[in-house]
Amino acid sequence: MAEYNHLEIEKKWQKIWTENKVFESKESSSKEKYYCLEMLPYPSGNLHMGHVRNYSIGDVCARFHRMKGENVLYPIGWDAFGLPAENAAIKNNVHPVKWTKQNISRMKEQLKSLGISYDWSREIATCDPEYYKWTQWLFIKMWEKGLVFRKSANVNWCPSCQTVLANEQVSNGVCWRCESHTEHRELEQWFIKITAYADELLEGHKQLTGWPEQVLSMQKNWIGKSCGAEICFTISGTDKKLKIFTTRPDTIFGVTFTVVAPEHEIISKMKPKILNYDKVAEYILASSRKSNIERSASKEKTGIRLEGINAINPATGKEIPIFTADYVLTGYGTGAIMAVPAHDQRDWEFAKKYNIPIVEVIKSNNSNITEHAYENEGELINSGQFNGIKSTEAFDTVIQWVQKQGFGKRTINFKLKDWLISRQRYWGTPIPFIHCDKCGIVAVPEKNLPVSLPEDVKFTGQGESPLKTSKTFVNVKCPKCGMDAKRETDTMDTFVDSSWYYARYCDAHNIDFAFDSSKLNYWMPVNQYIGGIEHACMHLIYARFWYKFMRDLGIAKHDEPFTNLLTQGMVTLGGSAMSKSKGNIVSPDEIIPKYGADTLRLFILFAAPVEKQLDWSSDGIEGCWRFINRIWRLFDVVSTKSVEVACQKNKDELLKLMHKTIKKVTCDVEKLQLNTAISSVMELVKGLYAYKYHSNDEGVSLEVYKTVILLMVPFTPHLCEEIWEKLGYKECVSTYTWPVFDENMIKESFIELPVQINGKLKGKVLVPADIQETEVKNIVTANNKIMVHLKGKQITKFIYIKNKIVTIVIKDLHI
RNA sequence: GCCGAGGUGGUGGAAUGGCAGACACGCGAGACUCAAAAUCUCGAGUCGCUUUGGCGGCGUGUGGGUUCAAGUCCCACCCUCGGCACCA
Repeated sequence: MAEYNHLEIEKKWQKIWTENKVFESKESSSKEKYYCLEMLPYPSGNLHMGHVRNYSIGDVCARFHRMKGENVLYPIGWDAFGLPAENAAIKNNVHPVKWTKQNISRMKEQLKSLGISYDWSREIATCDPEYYKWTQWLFIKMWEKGLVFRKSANVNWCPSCQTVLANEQVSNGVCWRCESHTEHRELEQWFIKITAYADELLEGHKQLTGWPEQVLSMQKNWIGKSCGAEICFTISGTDKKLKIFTTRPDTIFGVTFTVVAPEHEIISKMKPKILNYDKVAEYILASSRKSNIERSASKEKTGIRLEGINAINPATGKEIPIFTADYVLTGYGTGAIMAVPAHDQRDWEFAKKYNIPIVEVIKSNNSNITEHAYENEGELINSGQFNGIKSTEAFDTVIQWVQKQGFGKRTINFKLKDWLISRQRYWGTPIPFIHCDKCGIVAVPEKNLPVSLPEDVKFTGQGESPLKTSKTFVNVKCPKCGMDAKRETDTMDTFVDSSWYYARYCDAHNIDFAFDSSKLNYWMPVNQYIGGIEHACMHLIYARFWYKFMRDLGIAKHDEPFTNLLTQGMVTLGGSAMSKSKGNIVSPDEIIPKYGADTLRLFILFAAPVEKQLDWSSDGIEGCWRFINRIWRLFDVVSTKSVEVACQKNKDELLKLMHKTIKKVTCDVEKLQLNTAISSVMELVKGLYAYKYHSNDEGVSLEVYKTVILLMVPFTPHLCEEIWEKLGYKECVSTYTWPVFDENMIKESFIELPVQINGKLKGKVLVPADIQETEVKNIVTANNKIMVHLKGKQITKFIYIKNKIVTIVIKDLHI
């Protein structure tokens, strides 16, 4: 056979797959459905190795399940809205539509050259009006259900550009365009009340048995449910109250100060009484320039006392100081805390720094509160009528007392915040609402959807939202009263678009509705979802929330959208994630011309377990190239029997190895442990080379060879198709049946048992499988190599782990 | 700072508490060749000893612990990465 020409072969089969619509899926099938999905890509303009890894994993999964006889849905699309397109428009004066479409067609070409088995007929882009029409429709439904609201929120503001900046457009407190210092500013924003589903998002984890534990744990902490109490502290000499949230009401007698966030309203309300207001204002300005991460990440907690005002501890009646400090965040709880330095390490450090008294209220046995806080449980002391109660019980007792006294109540608090979805930008789904002076905020009627993005927009990076510059867009008639009105000019966060795209694939080109529910309910939930670990919290919570909303709307029937989740590890270069914005991209185009897509796919899956971080290096790609060529050359060996060499492996051994390999690869691929699946096929190929031609072969080598090809289809589909054709098959191997193994062929009749003496390996014995312990003992103690070590010693223990290992513990006889 | 991962030969990695280093890369040796490439075969954690058959010590980020047995379980620590709500 001619040399392996990947350029020709890969093109040939990509064409055949497309022309014969091999991977297009239909709902009507007697087979069981299987929905395999990768997180949809952002069209940055170039595929990088992170993409290649993601889609190689997904393709193995899709192809494997197809060969297992399932009706597989495996679609792809584009998360096409977003900031980079608009940045490109500002920098290079290219329209976001043009920029995005170019990127999509470029990346689509790259994807096709990888030979991923997508159903391209279902391709979508979230920036297409046919798609975002339904994003808008769903958003209006949320509004109608009371899940959308407006309130003012903090944004990054560049005073020189007079514009809102994304976090990414601010580095070190400086604007990306003009390098002036940015500020925080309050603006009216659109929110989705995701907190209404907080409990269900947490409870839903019980159904997610196919998700990695680490993701559930991250989400749990993100949702951050905590039970506690809201307690009111009166400001001394006034009737004003300071409401705090605490998870430790049992420590209330130990509260020696309170801390409010710099944004807390109490500061402006009490301004006339605050003696050092100038200094406080300075502190507030400084913290407004920091991001939330900067605020909480600094080791040294900073703060400033609001001099002139005090709060009263409602339990002790004592006056205590009020501080403002930026480690207290305005978005969590009530934006104010009661500080118990004796029993909270952060409060303890703060108290030490500012010389605040530390009052111990929970007795600790071995802990000294002059050294650090005691955060564990114990018996209450210095706590009036509660002395002697265990702190765990006191939690409830104190809340009941507080509630009776009328200065507080039991509450549940979530870290999860409502979802701020509005952006003052052009390249996003327009928020389909109209502002009417008379009627207020009015939803755009369904018949007028989509609200399309206008073309007459200037991209300067300065001033208000770009949509405001379009005359045709802004001015409308109110759908209710017909008077002149203004369109909403904010667009949506792109996480909204990607919260329901998996549902659109089920019926991708429906023009009458977002999707036909019967089709959705046929395909959903997604059997296997695959994407980067960096999406563990935000996207994966938003999408779960959105699906539950669609269920409650009656258009979907399951509770959770993704049954099994695989979070692949990042592909890094020099230690940090590959991304266009960081400029550390390695493109598949650097590899494919030389080695082909099959080699690249095989290599990236073989290089590391899929869920682990992989620092890119092309060292080792030669090995995969060689392996593919070894398989290619085997064709001559098994089909012509032209090579005759000494046989190092007998027929039975080879067949046993084949069945073992089928079992191993099947199990591994099911669990997506792809690197070890590949290495076991490598061993089978090695076995086949060691066997080669045998005079009594009876077609054994051909049978094993076909198995190798079938096992490799998900990894190197082009190669396998070509060989399969040469073997005389008319049908694509992509739709052939996955091989099965025979358990009887795998059974071992003899087992080599390692023998350890005092924990050290001293020898091995060959014994029949499933042999009894007494027999093992006879064999082992009669073994020459072992006997040497037992001479003059006493056996204190003899441990036999069936079919696994023998351990002998000995000591000297005379001691 | 908080939450979640990870750390094993020169390199990527393998190993339901049971033989550490499978499978590869790179390296070395041999075969083939006029020669090279390709290919095929073999070798190797490391240090020491060796009568050249082997034998022994040390080895999974660091320090402790549990166990007949620890890369794996427990405790403390160090380093790297991901996320932290307007990058996607």
